[in-house]
Amino acid sequence: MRTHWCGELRPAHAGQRVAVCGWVHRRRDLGGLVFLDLRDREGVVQVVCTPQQPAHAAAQQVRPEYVVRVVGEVVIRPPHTVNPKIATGEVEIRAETLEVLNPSRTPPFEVADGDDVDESVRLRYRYLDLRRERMQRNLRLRHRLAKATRDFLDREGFWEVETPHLIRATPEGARDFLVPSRLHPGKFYVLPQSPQLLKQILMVAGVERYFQLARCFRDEDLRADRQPEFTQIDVEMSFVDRDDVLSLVERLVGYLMREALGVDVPLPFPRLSYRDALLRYGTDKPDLRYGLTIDDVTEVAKAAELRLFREAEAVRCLRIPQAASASRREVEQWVTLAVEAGAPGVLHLALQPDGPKGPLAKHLTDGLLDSMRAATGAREGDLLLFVAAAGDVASAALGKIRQQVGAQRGLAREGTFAYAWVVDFPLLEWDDQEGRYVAVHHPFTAPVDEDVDLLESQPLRVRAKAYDLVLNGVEVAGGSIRIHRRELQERVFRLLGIGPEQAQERFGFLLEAFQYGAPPHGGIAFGFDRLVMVLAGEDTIRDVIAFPKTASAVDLMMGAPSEVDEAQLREVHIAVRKPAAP
RNA sequence: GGGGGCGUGGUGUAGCCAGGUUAACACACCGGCCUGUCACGCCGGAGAUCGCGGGUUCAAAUCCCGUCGCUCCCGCCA
Repeated sequence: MRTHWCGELRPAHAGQRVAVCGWVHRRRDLGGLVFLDLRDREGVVQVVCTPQQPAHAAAQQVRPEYVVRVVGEVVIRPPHTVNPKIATGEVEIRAETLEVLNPSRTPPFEVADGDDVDESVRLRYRYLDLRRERMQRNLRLRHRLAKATRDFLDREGFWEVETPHLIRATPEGARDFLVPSRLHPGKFYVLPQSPQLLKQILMVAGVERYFQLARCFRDEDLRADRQPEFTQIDVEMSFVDRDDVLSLVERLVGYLMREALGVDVPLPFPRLSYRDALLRYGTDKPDLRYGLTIDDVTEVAKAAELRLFREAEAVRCLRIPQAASASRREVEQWVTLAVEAGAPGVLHLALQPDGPKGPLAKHLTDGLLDSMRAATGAREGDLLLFVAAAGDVASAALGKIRQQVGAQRGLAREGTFAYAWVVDFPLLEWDDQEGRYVAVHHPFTAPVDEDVDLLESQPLRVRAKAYDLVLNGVEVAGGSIRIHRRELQERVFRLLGIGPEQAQERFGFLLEAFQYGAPPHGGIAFGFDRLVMVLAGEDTIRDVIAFPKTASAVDLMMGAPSEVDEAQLREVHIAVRKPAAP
């Protein structure tokens, strides 16, 4: 039907008689002469229809998004008519015949231009939205990243193994999507939140190196970076320690960046401890495209003539270079951010040429000022923001400001990619709601060897062999080395308040498997959609998913979820109980 | 579950704060003219019960209440 893609034609094709197919991108009817821009997946090419050819009459009937087939000769454009804006701009097709393969209704929005259209309209007509250049670019990038992932991991000896979508509910974690069983009245499968337990069993099964582009399902509220179903690059390896996994992932990411984007990222990635990340950036997923670090000035601040400082649990300081002259409004807006993040308040100190200014100025002796400068590296012209509070709260609040300043000042430049590892997460945290310790990562994460002795005495100080990969402030991957010995697993379960019977009931199949020779193992899972999102320069994963759901988890094109026939419900033994009308 | 933003011809917006013209503009659409355009141009035309429901008022796109949809955030997401 076609001999060439529209978008591939170049001067080298001149003189060839070609057949191209695609959608009418735009039509310019000059009366005697009709120009069509014809678009396919690979790009746009100009078609000229002159009155001497049959194509001319057909071209007058044609409208945007008509599907057509054009046969004609590729010719070099006269020099003054070259269009440098498109890749095919040096040539055009002199149409002989133009065949309408299918007409189109007038589309609800213009496919040809990239103007913003309300997202609900885009989603309702997703097939039109996906025709647009930006979405085609995103789909192509996503494909390339998936392909490169498979190529790389295959070469590294990984097997892609599929795991079931209909599995057993295992409590803890996100809310499950339920699937009723027709054959077993009253029983349910659930859709996997991730293949976590299955990939660990594959290690017991001697697969040694597993990966999967795995679809995961979580019935939780949505966000710009969260959909109810999403894709992970799921990886698990046997006979490895932490650095083996990190090194593999670094090489994988290096390969992806080169193959899909032509970008060389420096390896290895910087590593931050969880503690340092919280202290220096106020978050466990810092955007390292820019500096702007937070300093702990608790000791220095004790010398201030200010009870607030002397008695504070911690005093933390964010230095914003060359911001001493920031407007009052701007500073106030930063303060608001910090207060919303839990800071009791923010004190600022502007290092003006004629001396320090701000509410702190009068409480500072010269000596104190010098030690503040030393602690923060501050120079004249800088603005220092102080928060006195519990350390985590102070840093988190300043971290919000840091993020805002990074965005406002364009420090987070698009097209730059800063990867970093965050390591040494705590194994456990205290959950007030549940009144017990919960696993920060998951219950099978191994503690750091030298901390194992602290498990019972100081559980909150035990670090985990867990790691997150952060890209431009987005958590794109997370994983851990797993516990593979029964007695250690039992100690961790005990800390989590999971008794032997409970453990048996919830994870019995895994624990049983572990009794038959589980190798040391560990792995990682990428949030593939998030990775593609950041690399595509998009702000939401909806823009890198072909058919995403709205914030209320609705598919506007298909109209899902929907009611189903009574007969279908009966078959799966479901009686619907709707919430009472208000 | 809670908080914020948005909702006006097909699309994107203005008008709303301060109620009162025939609801304006751009693009798209329809018709006409046009042989080198490429966001073609020029001339003409059609197209909106201002998300929905209620209230206040002589009068509501505009004010008030409720509701629905989209969206961002908090909670939630081991």
